[in-house]
Amino acid sequence: MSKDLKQQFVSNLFNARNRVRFAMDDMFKPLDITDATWRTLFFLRQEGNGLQQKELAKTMGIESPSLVRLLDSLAKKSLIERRTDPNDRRSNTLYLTKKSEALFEQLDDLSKQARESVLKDVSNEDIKTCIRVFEKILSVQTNE
Amino acid sequence: MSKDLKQQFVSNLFNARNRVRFAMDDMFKPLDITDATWRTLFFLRQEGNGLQQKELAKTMGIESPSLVRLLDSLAKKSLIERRTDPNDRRSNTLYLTKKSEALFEQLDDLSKQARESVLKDVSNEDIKTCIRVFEKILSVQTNE
DNA sequence: AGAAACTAGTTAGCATGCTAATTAATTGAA
DNA sequence: TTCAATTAATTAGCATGCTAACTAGTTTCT
Repeated sequence: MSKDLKQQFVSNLFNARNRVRFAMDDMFKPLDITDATWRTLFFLRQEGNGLQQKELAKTMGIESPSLVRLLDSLAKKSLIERRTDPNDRRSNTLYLTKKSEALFEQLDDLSKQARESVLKDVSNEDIKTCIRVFEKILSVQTNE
Repeated sequence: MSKDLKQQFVSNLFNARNRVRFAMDDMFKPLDITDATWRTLFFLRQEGNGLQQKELAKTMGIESPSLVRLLDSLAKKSLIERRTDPNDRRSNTLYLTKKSEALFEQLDDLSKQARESVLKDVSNEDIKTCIRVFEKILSVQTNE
């Protein structure tokens, strides 16, 4: 019945996410970068240089304080740069560095490998269905 | 193309899981229980009293040390009991308590509400497809 | 039987998520 | 204009994931 299906969905969603995270983290180990910091770089590149921290956090689906530490650790490795926004001195704008741009060649390859390995038996049709479901979940308004 | 689809799948998987976790956590706030400890109770009930910690961790898809702290916090609230297995004094067997059994009435209801709210626009057909995909991801052998 | 290898659970310490509270800058209202 | 409210980023402190290392009990090998 419907209740059991949804229960199973949630259980498996958690476990599958853990498995994918593990696959990523494992793949990135040689590069000394965690999946969360990689994800930060990835989203920053996608959204483009000059992004505000607040915007990046929102896109990544995490809260600002969670992002602060990820950026601290990336900045310490010179993989990103925070520049004070001259138009609003409260906010930082974020930039990739030469170093991170160079790193992307390896990161893109490794992350693709991780995705392929984990999704190797799944049809594009089914992946599309999942994406559609995920988007529906994400579109449910939160009480804020 | 296929690469972008899989990228999007992974991004959305992470975000959707966060959203569902948030919905659960939010729903459970009045009961002073986190989603992770609730999940522990849920899996213990599903697998049955007398389970070993090692088995429970495996079912939940987490490592033993992660489980230890969840059990510590549940034990402190008298929601589970650890009993030394008389057949193997290294291992603990786990039991729900009267208190946790009583709590389940509320937990079941709240977790159902959270699931329903998050999945309200998704068809059973699509949920089944997702479950199938998750299971495929989970069945990929890890290098251990 | 006794030493070595293995196993279950734990502890220690790190990474990353959160909320609440703080700081500094900006905006808005009297 | 000046004081109050808002906003971006941060810090502090908790929860929960991990790996590595430890303890205690069991199994295995000679």
